[in-house]
Amino acid sequence: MRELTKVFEHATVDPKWYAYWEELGAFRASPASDRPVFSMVLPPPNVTGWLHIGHALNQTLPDIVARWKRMQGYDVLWLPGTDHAGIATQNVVEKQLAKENKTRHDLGREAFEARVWEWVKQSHGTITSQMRQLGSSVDWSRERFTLDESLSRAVRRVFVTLYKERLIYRGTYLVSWCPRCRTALSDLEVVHKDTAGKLYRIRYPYADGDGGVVVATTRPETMLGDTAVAVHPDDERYRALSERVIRLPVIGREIRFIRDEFVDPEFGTGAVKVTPAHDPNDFEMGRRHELAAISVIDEDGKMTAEAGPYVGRDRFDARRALVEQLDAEGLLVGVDEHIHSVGHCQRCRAVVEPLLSTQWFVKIRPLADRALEVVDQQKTRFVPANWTRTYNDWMTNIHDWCISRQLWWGHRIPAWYCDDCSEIVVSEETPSACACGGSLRQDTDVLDTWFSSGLWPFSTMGWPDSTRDLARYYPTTLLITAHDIIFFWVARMMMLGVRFAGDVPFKTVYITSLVRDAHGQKMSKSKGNVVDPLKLIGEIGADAFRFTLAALASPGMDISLSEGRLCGYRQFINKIWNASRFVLINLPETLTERPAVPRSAGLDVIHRWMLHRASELADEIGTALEEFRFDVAADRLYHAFWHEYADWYIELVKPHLQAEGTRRDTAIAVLLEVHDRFLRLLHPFIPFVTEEIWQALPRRPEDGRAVDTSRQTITLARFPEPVSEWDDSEAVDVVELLQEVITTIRTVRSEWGVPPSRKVTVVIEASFESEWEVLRTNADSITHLASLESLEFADHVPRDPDTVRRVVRNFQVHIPLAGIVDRSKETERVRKNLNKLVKQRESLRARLSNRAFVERAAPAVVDEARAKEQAIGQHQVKLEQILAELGG
RNA sequence: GGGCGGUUAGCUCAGGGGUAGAGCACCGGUUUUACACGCCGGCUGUCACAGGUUCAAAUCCUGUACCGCCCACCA
Repeated sequence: MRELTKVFEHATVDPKWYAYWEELGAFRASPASDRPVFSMVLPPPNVTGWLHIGHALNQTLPDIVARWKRMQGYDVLWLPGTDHAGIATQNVVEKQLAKENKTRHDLGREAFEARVWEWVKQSHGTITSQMRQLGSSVDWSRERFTLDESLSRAVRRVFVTLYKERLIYRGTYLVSWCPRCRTALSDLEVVHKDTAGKLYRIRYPYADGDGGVVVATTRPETMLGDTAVAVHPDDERYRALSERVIRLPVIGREIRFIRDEFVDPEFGTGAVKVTPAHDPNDFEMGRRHELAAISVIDEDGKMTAEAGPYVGRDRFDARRALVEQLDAEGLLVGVDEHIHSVGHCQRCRAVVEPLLSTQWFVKIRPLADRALEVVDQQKTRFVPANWTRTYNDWMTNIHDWCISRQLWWGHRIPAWYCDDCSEIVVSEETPSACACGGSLRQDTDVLDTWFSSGLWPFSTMGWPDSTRDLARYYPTTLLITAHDIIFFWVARMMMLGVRFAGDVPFKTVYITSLVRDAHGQKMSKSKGNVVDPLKLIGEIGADAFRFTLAALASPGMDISLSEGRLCGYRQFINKIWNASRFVLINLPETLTERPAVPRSAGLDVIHRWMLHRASELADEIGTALEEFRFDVAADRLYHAFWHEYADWYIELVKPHLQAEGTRRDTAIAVLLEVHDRFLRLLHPFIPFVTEEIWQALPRRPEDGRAVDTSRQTITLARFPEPVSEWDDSEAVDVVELLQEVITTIRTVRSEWGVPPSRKVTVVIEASFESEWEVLRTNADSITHLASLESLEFADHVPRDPDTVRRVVRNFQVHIPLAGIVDRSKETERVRKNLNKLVKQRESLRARLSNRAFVERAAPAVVDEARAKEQAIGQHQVKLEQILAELGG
């Protein structure tokens, strides 16, 4: 036992306990144990810098679960790690180089990679330190990085296997290309934004000179690559034109006129220019009609030689110039304002260009079908369940996945090309030479970073080897992640996990919300509303921060980080701290072990009530956590600790602590038991402060023992369960009565401005002595909590105009306030109360006299209404008496 | 165009068939020996709008409006 400091100093306390937990190996999974398994993987943060507030939520919620399960006796594996984050990390380092006026090409591939590794090392340190500050109870001994050799081996194994199954192929298709990053992107990496643009109507003259057809386009510069003009097959307007040839302006190329179902006759002129090399729809049309695909924009976003006079010009520059030229030639028929969706690079915001390019793809349909199947069979469950639809819709409409990136940072594609023949060797190990004897060159591209993330749940456990971890912890029990990476990550893990690890990667996915600022705005650096979790932790401590996140984590709702709430929960931590100090200073010096709680049957009603509530609370918290209702659990704990335990029980128990002998011993035993249970229930949410307090309190030698040591930690103590022997509805009823009486007296005192220093003697009036017995037994509690001189009982109290009378159930509470009470004001008050009662009673009577209600409503509801009506009736009679005697 | 969520006290949000809750803010009292980051008391709402189902709707259904998010091959 130790004393607690006056205030909780999280800055010094938190790191101390985290180090202690690590030293004890408290977070280490124990594959050799016979305990039931609970496993999770941490969504690996990108090693691009530091954790933001969204990460904080996605560490806190699983940490609550991990700590809770660990305390329940599960063998918990929570596997941490980081993601190399190919394009994101490369961009960060390239930006650093740019400040030195360098590009990655100045360094060369090898030196550049070394430079990235340097950055990664530093960033990794920042991230893991942040995780420790947050209290994340991960198993650091199993930490992984997506570029670890063992994970890279898994990547190669998967690539080669899919290639052999023809589920990975290489080909030339239209892909989304970022001219700034100079790499291909997957569909998901293209962010579409509605943009105000222009719709240009351009006349394409017929080759034989007279007239022409007007087409509409938002991207005139691509017309230089047009190879046809298309109309809908049923479009009457163009019936006669099928034989005519069109001469493309500027370039002068003669192009065909085609009919295709794709064309919407309602849009524009019903005629559309076809550019197979720069538009996905046109690409498809081009295939259907065997059109040539002419690339007029290159990988840097500049016009190619095919663009004739525009060669070398930037695509947007070319657009402006071309429109001018068309206008000058009288071919620009009109320009309309037009809002349309423009694709931007997720990482650098540059406008993405559809380009014809040779890339590697995953043929996704077969993988997606199985991923749909397993969710349909409920092998994996989404919570909240409505995310299932989002997942299903995406999986159903999925397109092949472009997995090659023209980057330097990432897993090199395990494909080699022969210099001498056209052979492509795809192999896990570096091949020495081609079968033809020619020398081989490895593909210079790397894989999409999500390709390796998609293997995370099993690659981290040693796959493709058959490891003990894999056998024991895969499939994982639960994944907690935010909804913004359902497609990027969750869906890919499902497809690859089912295919390669032989089972779903997780049985349940809990999808969290995104964290926004106090006004519900998405946090972004440009808006300047980004909240740094470390700053918050510094200010209010990790515990208060975590508790706030938990309390605000209502399913399906994005979280607005409200300052008021943060502050309120910081004060909650303070409340816990001070209540604990109170408990500690009341303990006898000699007490070294937490004493057993006496059988509840003979205890005072306040103890019985508190034990009952403690038991009930364990049930409530357990249920809430089972349902991932972190918000409900936090709210219940907050209310129970503060407004039941601290406000009532601790206050009620104070006189007992002043006593001696059994009365005091009993109070201490119950107080300690309940306090200990609260700490354990709270620990998953606020690990640091609870450990600090728990360590200071007396406990039993067997509590929370770390493996092979005598050292104890609340982290390994048992999570409280309901205790059926403590069920006691009678005690609840009595304490509620006490609370009503006390509150009534307090309210009267407050209403009439009676200072706490003025002790009054209150008389409780009830018709029969047997009725007041229960109050008399607890008279000291009432006296204490209502600041009374004393409490007396009588079957009749003489009426006195200077005494305020209030009705509580079947009691009348007489509060003498000579010299204070203004009778007309008191009359007003009583009348107001009476009016309220009459209104309530009228509404109840109306209901009860409605035959339909009595016949159709549930009997319990009817009974309840009857009882209430009666009680109000009695109350009303008494108030009317009081009013009459007041002369009202 | 499709999908999802939201609209409850001044603010941030719970709740969810029987007649409204929390934190913060606000008002009054209070330094009672754990806590003024406290204690005690109080005030605050046609639960977005319109229909419907029901004995009973803030709660279920339908529609409308507004806000937000996601998806989509809107030349």
